[in-house]
Amino acid sequence: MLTAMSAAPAERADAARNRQKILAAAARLVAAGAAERLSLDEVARAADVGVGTVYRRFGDRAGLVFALLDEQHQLFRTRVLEGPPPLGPGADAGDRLRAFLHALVDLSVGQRELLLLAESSSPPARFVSDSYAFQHAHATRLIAELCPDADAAFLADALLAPFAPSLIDHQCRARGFSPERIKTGFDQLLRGTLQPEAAVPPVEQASRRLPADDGSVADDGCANARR
Amino acid sequence: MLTAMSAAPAERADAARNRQKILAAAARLVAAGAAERLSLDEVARAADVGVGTVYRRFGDRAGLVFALLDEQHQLFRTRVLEGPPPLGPGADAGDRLRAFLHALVDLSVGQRELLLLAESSSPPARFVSDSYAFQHAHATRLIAELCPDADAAFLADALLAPFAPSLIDHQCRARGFSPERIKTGFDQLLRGTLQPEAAVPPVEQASRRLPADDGSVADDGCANARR
DNA sequence: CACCGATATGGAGAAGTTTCCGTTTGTCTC
DNA sequence: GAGACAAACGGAAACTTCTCCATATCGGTG
Repeated sequence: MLTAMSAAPAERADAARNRQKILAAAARLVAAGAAERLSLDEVARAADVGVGTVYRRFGDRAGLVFALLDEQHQLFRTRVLEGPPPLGPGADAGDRLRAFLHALVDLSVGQRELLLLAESSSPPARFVSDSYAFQHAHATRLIAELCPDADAAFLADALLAPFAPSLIDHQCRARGFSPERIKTGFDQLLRGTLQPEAAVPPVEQASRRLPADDGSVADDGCANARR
Repeated sequence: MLTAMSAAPAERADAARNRQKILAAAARLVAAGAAERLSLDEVARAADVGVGTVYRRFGDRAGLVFALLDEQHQLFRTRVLEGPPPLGPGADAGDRLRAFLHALVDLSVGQRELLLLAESSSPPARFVSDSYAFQHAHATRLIAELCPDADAAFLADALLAPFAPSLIDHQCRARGFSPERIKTGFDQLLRGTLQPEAAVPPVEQASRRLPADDGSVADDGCANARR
């Protein structure tokens, strides 16, 4: 934040000022409901700078949106690294992993709008972002601690994959899943995967039966033609 | 294929002809390496039709790319529904699910180019596609059979989520995972999740230790600033 | 086979994204 | 403070995606 990283050439004063103006304008537009269909042209106009400046600062649409999401990620990162257990240090790896996924569900559902925007701007950007690198490293470490024999790096990807913004959105909208149902689902995924033999303490509302599956596609046998 | 669906007003001859011309031109361009950065304008020119025609036929970029993928999807569907076990009917649910995921790994890696294109055209399109509906229905059924108490619909989404084209691509490129490693990873995911108590027959090359993790990100404790 | 309504066509154009580059402005030195 | 230079600026231009609609075509019908 305040400590300029060593090799970084340091940002010029006017540049920093413009970065703030642009972020503020973008945040304003998003808050104003223009979330989807947020044009960089419009952002530039609202921030009263040229389009070129926006691109110089943020590279592309995805870059701007990620910058918008950054503050939340910093907070999350801090909660994970220094906050109270079970999300923060202190709890055992299993509890931490579970808390981590639950927190991620809340974050993903809460920031849905912006996350969808980021994803639509550039789907692969997620996987090369700082934020994903952090989540993957954290999950990998916890998984490795829980089961040293597993391919922790792969399992971390697999556990984070369901947080794809468009999947979360699809589950919330089309399938009608509640955040609680998603959390319970992750618990089921975790229970078996990461506890080779040990019996896991019953999940809080584990007795919950799956409600209306949304009564859709159950074909399989039907040979309907395309389109 | 040859049976015209009931309510469909039937496609006019010239329209059908143009559909083929467009698909052929698009396939040609993709094969020619212009996969990423495939412009519909260019496709229209190559197919010698107006842009408007491309849009009339396929709706948008995503529609065209999905149409290109459709043939492979039909073949896959047939293999699953009528092919030989363990992918096709006949094997027990656990074996079928495992074979299903393995086959999907091959499919996803094989069609990487086009799948990435489809995803970048419209990330949410995957989840409303026929192909995803089929995969989800099939996985849900198998999971429900294996563990009637689980939230099969959620677990199916969770198991399919790691097939996001950009994740597969990231794993292959940046992490250096081989398709075999991914398959083994899915086996680990399955083993615990879906077999509450039963011991699962050892996976073929289960003794394999995870090779070079690509030796990257292991920060976690580092508080590096953004960008 | 001439007619006609339903469809399809193609290209101009609206809207957005991204690149480029001549000009302006900080910032560091002397 | 004047000069030098890298960095930043802004907006025009090159491209894409997608929409619209006046015009051309198809394929039954009488």
